[in-house]
Amino acid sequence: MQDKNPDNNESRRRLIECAKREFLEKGFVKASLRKIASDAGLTTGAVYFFFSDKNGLLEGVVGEALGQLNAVIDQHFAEDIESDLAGYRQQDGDHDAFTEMLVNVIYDHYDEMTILLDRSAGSKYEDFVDVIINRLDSSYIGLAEKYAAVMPGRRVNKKMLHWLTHVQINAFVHMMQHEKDKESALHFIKPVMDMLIKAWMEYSLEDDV
Amino acid sequence: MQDKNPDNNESRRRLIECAKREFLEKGFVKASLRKIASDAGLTTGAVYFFFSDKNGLLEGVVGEALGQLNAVIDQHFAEDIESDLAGYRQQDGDHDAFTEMLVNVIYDHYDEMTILLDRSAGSKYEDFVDVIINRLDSSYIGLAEKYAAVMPGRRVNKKMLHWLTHVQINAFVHMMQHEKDKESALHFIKPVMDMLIKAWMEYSLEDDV
Amino acid sequence: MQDKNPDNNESRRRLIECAKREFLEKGFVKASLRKIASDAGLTTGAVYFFFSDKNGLLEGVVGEALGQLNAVIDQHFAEDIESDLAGYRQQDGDHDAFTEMLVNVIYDHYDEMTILLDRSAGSKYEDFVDVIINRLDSSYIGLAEKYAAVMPGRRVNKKMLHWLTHVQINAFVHMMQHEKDKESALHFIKPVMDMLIKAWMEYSLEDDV
Amino acid sequence: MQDKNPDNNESRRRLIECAKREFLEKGFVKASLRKIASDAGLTTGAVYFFFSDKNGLLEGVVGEALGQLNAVIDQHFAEDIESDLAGYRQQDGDHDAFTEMLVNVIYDHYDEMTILLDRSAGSKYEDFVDVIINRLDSSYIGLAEKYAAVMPGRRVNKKMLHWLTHVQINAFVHMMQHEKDKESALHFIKPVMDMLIKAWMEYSLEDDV
DNA sequence: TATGAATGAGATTTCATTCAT
DNA sequence: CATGAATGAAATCTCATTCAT
Repeated sequence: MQDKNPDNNESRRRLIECAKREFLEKGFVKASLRKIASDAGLTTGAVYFFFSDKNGLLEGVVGEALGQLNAVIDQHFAEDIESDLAGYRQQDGDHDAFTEMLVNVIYDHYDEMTILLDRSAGSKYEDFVDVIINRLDSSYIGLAEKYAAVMPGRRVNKKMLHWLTHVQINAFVHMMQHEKDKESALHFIKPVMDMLIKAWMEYSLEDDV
Repeated sequence: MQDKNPDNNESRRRLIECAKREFLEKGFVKASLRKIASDAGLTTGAVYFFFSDKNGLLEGVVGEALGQLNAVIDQHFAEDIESDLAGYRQQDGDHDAFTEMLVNVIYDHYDEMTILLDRSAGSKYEDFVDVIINRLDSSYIGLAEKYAAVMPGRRVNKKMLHWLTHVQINAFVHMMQHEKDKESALHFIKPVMDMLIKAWMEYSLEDDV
Repeated sequence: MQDKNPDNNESRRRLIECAKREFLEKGFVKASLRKIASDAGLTTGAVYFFFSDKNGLLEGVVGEALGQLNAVIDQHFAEDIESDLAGYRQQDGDHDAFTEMLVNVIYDHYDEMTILLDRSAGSKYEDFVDVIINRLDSSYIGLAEKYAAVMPGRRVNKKMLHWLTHVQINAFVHMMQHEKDKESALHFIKPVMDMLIKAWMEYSLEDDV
Repeated sequence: MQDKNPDNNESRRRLIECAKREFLEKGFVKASLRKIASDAGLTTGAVYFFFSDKNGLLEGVVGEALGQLNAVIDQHFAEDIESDLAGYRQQDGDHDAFTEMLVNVIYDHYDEMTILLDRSAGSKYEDFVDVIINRLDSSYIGLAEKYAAVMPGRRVNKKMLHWLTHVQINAFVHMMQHEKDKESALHFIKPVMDMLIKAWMEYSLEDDV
């Protein structure tokens, strides 16, 4: 079942707004649809007019943020795919741009991201972080494999790479929880990303047996 | 009210065993006492004979693991307090020993740690990771301050230090999720800890303004 | 949270009716929501649609009766405040009117009053009688103090006054339990009130020390 | 089933002591046997060794007080039965003695009386007050009938008499709740009893139709 | 476009009571 | 003389969901 159309509806907007607050406060499982509806001046039935179910409502809350985040990631890796080793070497600049775009998306949808990262247990998005990590992970492995191809005696250290991806994601989560505005966020995250790129260079390949 | 004594009781053991499985599978909030009791061949009332309530049951499941973990951490920092700068420099060895003890405790109580780390939302242990992080964090800051005292023009970079603590903890979580036995766990975690110690040396202090 | 609106709802009415019977029979604490709901042909959940909780349901049962009773008392004492000693002497007439209004309210809500007086232990109305007594008591003390002001060598005998207030309230309770219709109730209560007014005149003041 | 023997047992005494406290605090229905037993350093099972059930335990708590109270009342009315009209006229003295004995029994078993009067709802003693009232009532009616027999054109006003009995009992209840020691209790109750005897004289008979 | 009503299944918790040992 | 274990029934309450209107 497709949920009812977006925009243009005041009640739907109120529902989303109140759901956002409730999810933030209580988490997906403990959030109460009755409370959300009544906060919005509506009844629970109304929720089911606009959304398929509780998960659908969550989708209404985080959908756009999620879309934008995915778009940024898609675009980043679309470019990467075309980049050759030369491009790869210069990726600091790239990375900087990518980091800034991520920070933008994240801070433009701060509450939604917090819900996705920290309040979605029990919902269909509970694996959100894992999904992101998997996407990054396979891209990074692809990249590293190109790199390894020209480095005789070396091969991709997948476990370390996977962990570094985790650390990278967690760095953004950490950033969100500790820096409340974009500027200080960038001030924190840039050196961290630099550190990670260095680690990436140093540990992503290991000696062939 | 103190929960009933451990050991010697078959039903209590069964209850804990079944609770462990249920908590692992569904998480604290969604776990059903009814199911736990009936899996154990008992009634819900029986749970309340042995434990004070749902949180008490969780305590029954993770209590010992938690105690051992805390003991290891306590001991580590008790030693640190006596260590001076000299000791601090050589701490790699220390750290190796600490790491090994942690890995031992963790893998001796694999399921319990998983519950504490990942399935305890909504319970009295939901802040478990934060508590650990805070303990480590303040110890590390103390250590870094001693270090900074003899480094003119430098001061402790608390934010970076705090993040590195996070990364350290997350490394153990990551390890648990990806390495199923002690040996491969150590094989993974040791280089990671080395990497973190290097980062610690490099980033824990920043230039004074 | 405000309970759902009165009137117009058949199920709500049935719920209140069945709750009234159950409260009357078993008292608040031992009354079973399950039984009330099923007597009304509904499920327990339905109770929570119409009322906030068990106390809210009791409020639904006795609310109106309580409001009317309070209104009668309010009005009586609003008049008293304007009455001076002269008015006080003639208060028999007043008192007769007050007594009649009380009897009216009580017998128009016989079951509800019985619940409030005798079956509300454990509920938010368990202090109902005490509250009424306190209201009357402080009014009576005020009245007696005016009286004492013009009687040299005499002062208010608060303990006796307080007891007489108790006796007055208990007289109404007694009346309810023994007289089943308004007419015989008035026939019983009027001489009793006369007796109490005499006692009031005689015992409300004591010799100054 | 007869409850186990009294006296001489330390555990039984402790159980009674703790039950007394629990009943006082929570009332019969809400009192918890588990808590009583554990306060006494025993288990619930032990309660059932010494007492038949929850009511039996209450009996253990209030039994002796009840016995003494009944003895005082028995004795009072045993004397009355032999008293003729002459004796009846002088009964003030009698009444004073009776009042004093009641006050003695009540204040020697203050907690037990409080439980009987105010905390026994739901137990087999919940009608305690009614039972006492009925005993007094029928005695008083008998007395009044003797009196009426020699007063032509007058007959017993049973309703008024019954109410006065209520007032008398309630006076003792009131006394208990407001006067914490025997002396001030007597100071309060004596004038009240005098007042009631006057009312008794005046209102216990009414004109024959 | 929504409401209002209601369900039904579930949750945790509490309790008096029993009984083998 | 008492424990420790367990039952079974009940309690209040919460919730997502449905559906006629």
